Amino acid sequence: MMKARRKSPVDSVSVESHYCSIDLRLKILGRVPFLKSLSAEALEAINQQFVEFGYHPGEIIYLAGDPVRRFYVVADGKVKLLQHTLDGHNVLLDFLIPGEFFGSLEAREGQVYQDTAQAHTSICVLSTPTVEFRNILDAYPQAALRVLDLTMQRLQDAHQKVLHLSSMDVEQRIASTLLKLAEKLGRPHEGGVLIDVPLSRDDLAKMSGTTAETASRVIRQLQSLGLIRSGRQWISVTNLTKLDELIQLQ
Amino acid sequence: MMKARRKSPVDSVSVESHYCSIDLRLKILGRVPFLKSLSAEALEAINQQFVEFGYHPGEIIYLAGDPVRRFYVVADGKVKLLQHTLDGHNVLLDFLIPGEFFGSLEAREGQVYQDTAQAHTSICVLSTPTVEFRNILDAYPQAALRVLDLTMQRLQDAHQKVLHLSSMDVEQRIASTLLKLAEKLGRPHEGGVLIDVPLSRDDLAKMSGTTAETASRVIRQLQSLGLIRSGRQWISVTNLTKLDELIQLQ
DNA sequence: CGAATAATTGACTGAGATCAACCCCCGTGG
DNA sequence: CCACGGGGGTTGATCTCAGTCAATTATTCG
Repeated sequence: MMKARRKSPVDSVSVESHYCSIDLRLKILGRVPFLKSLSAEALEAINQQFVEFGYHPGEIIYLAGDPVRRFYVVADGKVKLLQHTLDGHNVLLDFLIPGEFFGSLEAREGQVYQDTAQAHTSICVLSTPTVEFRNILDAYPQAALRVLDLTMQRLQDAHQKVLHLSSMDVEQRIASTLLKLAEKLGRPHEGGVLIDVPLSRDDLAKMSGTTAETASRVIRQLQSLGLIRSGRQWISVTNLTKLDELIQLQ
Repeated sequence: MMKARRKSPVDSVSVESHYCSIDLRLKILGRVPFLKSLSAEALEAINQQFVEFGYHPGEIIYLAGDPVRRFYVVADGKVKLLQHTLDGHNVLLDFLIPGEFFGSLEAREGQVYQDTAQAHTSICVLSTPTVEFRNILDAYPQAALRVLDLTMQRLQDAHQKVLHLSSMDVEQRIASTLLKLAEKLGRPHEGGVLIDVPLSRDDLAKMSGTTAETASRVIRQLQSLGLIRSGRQWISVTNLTKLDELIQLQ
């Protein structure tokens, strides 16, 4: 290839994000999709229930199997959501961005987390015990319906992923993953849509149901077709349309 | 094999189920998990909003892409939930049993169903426009939280399926599908747990991300190990423990 | 009894996993 | 400033699981 690869255009450590400014928490909560419609007083009351935590890249927020039950909202940075088997195999379900929630909504005793949450970049999260959050949802039915809508949307996404894993070949699955990522995390950059998160071949593989080696080969292929550009830990989509066509045909 | 195969012990057409007895609708609604905690008056009010439909085996309730937006509850029989690609490939997401809901909760204009619902046996469903159902959830926040819980549970199941499709071989995936089915649809029968729904090799394949031929070979293998018994359109699990061990190891 | 649908079985093939070696950055510290 | 170490990425060779194609058998139902 003729191009010189620059340093990654993606920041892995957002400046000064390890702690949320306490004064800004209300503003953050007000921007959370499922709380958007609430009054200032309601937000103030809800804010009382949340505490904040900061994590460095790679730190575990909770592990699948842990009994602790809290509910989290991403305030800053990107959170990795993982699912794993006993023998170390694991899949990367999603990158969560500010405003998205994760953790448990399950209030019954003896329950455990079914997935693992890990700081992908430096992050700040707001958190509250599950029970408290259920009280909040009880008190604000509109918020509960919003959370339900978002959960149904995630269920749709998961069902689509099941379909893709069952019926697409590797190239199509990777193309589809890239499109989803570009849509959610895309930022215009040098004539393409840069996926704004540090993204290794292995990350991409674990999102697409394949291996890092195969992901690498597909990346090379897509690059030579001029549909994407890529370097160490970053990918930019330069032709969304053609990438989408790849998925449609057959 | 030494056994004589009998006629399928599974009924595909439940007696007299094509129409719900109108008098029994309240009883049915009262047994729906997410309405269980409501008062008799609330149930009566909710009942007013629902109408009933009957379908024969194979009939389509709605197709992915259809713009109509209704919300459904299975009253009697089994409903197939499918997801498909443009080119005819499709996966079987689940069999829904009485008390489970399906359809759209999305109230915005211009939305379409993302999956297909099909009568698997003779069925009766109760149905209401999505907007009406959202009003119901608004009026009864406990019900909304129950629906949220059930949706989160489905999301977990979907995530687990993604994991299985990404990391298990065919035998393990089929074993896992059979265990899930036995748990949900199992009925004791001749020393085994009979999966109480007509289940072809192709159905099983489309639930496990493989083909009917491969499913057939795996079935033979599991049968020769004495873990299951099977005939045309039916499967009975005779050794849940060993089937589960198949999944755990490696 | 015959048609239709489901299931089985075999032969072949190929996509992609696995294994292994190597390269290329990039940050660090002498 | 350069040497070095390590993690990410690339590439090739090999091998295998399971998909595909095709023919045959079994079962149910009208």
